[in-house]
Amino acid sequence: MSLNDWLARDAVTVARDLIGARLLVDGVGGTIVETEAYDPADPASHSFGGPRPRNAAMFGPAGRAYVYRIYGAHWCFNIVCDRTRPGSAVLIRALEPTDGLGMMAQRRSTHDPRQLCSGPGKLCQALAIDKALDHAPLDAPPFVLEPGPPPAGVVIGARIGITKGTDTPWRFGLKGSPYLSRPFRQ
DNA sequence: CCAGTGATTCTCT
DNA sequence: GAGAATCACTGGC
Repeated sequence: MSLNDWLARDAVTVARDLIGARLLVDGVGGTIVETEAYDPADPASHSFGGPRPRNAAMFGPAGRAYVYRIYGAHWCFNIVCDRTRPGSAVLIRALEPTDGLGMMAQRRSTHDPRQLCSGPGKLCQALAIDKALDHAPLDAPPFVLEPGPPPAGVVIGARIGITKGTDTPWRFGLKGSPYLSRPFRQ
């Protein structure tokens, strides 16, 4: 099964299965510990309401990046999936940093490993992800994306920072990880 | 808790 | 085109 076929499944499944995967950009990155799923029928999703200039990547092929700017200050990185439901993607919210710690520390102006990639904007800064990588394929440089072994435990909860779709439990996290953007409620 | 930040999109003309 | 609202966040109180 190719990476693109693996990513082409539905957003919720991919979001769950990405926990424990390895993500690098130019050799800098780590293990994915937190994700959220979005799909075109979901009022919280950028793809809700159809294609727009900003969200064009969400309606393109599976296995590409969707990168957008938020609050005029930060980048957010998504992986486009489900080719049967265009507009499906998974937001990568946090990593456990493993590779290129020095580079990340420099970009983030902190050496605290818990502060390097514990949020969608933070990890984009640490990995130098910006608009230039919108639409970029995940199976080619500068990206490396490798699914990992099934994690010991995955916790599930409501997504963060949205005002619609707040009852949809499409946030996934590595159980007990100290690198989450925020704790999961019990 | 809350201010900063500016692109994006919507709703009128 | 102009004006306004919204925003999948972060860092500093």
